[in-house]
Amino acid sequence: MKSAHIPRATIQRLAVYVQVLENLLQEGESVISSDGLAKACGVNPSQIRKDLAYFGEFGVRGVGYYVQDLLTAIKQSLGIDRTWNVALVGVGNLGRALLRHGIFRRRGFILVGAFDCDPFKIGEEVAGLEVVCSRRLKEKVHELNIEIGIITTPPERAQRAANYLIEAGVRGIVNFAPARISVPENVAVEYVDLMHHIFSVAFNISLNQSKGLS
Amino acid sequence: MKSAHIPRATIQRLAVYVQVLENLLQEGESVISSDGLAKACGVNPSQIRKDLAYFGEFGVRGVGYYVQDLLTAIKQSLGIDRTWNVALVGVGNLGRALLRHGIFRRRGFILVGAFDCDPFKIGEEVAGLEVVCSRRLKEKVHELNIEIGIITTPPERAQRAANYLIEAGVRGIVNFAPARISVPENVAVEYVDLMHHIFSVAFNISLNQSKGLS
DNA sequence: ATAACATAGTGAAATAGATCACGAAGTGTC
DNA sequence: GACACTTCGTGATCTATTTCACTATGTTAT
Repeated sequence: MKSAHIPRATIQRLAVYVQVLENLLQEGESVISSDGLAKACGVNPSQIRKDLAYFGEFGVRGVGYYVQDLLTAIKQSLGIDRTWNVALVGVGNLGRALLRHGIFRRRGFILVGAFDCDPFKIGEEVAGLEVVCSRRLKEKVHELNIEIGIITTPPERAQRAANYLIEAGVRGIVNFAPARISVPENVAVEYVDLMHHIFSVAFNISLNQSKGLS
Repeated sequence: MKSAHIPRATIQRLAVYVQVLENLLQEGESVISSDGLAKACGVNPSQIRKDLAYFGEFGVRGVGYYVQDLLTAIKQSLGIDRTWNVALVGVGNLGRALLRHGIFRRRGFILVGAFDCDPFKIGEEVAGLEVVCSRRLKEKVHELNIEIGIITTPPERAQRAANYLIEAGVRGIVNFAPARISVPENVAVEYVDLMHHIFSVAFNISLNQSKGLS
């Protein structure tokens, strides 16, 4: 198929498939059918086949998908079969946690710069990185070949952080600050809202209750 | 309208509205139109009106919405106009960060219990909570009136953690572990995947590139 | 009090996304 | 090598969500 427009929901699901496939690989599984993968992911098997069809044909009829091959194919499709250099702006509570937590590095997203505008933080060393003034982003982004920015500032400073990043030529932003930011069309933004998930659970509990489901 | 089935996407947007409205309140705004709110949230104004219509009529025609009133109304609709007691299972890197980070508490989700199955961690104190053996969840959930569980174990232990929580009578789970879990219908689950957002950004950057958007 | 204007609420239309159902293409057995 | 069986890929269909366009209801100015 190799179609043009790919639903946002498909991208999200691909990330889930990666997760599940990696766990399957860990368990020593080498082949899986769309049906099996669907059960493991909690989605419809056609959904999986259609999602994959956006990017190519990765399965073998009568057999299924080779786990390793599919994993490689999806990673390639998502653009995560390489490493990305990442800048983090806002060395607060959350920022420090992310800098220290190896989770991003393990997946190929390498935090190579830490920035803040607080003079007390500048110069400090966190997780092997020297905190640099946000104003110097442009210079550093070029020097370190940074393509993605992570914002972990308080909400009122998120837009300013975004502006620095955009001006520096970053092409994608992951925003952990609880505020919307505006960016030009050619910059990709994703919002991470830790609260919304727990809100959703609270809502569904209230809902289940009113439906009388125990 | 006060309709029955509410799209999942609507719930997500309501969380965004809460975020934006709180920032507006901070800035001293007292009234906002669906149009203004839409711009601030990056969505269509009809979308906002329709989302709100699922829960009631909160606006004043010719005027807009009173920020404080709308905020209260949405929080009530989502079930976050109260506090919830929460158990955290898996006192690893991420678990500790969440226990220490005040973000959940500030929004009314109070971490009242920390659990782990590692004997070396049991008895340790983190953020004022004693780490308790996961086997004792049932007892503690009743004692502390816990309704929601957060899973921050490694992926291979996520299902076990979920089982303990379910058996203990928890009615909602937020799963930070990179693994799918299966739960009965009357338990609400949300998956938090920190990677999927950055994957999405990477994908969109690759996409923009191939579209020739600078 | 009336006219001019602004904005929420909502049924209808359009769009997007998910599922179904079947043809195509492979495997394995006798 | 023919036949039975499995599972993918995909057009057609169905369902859900978003957007539009209009009506209802309120405010403000004269």
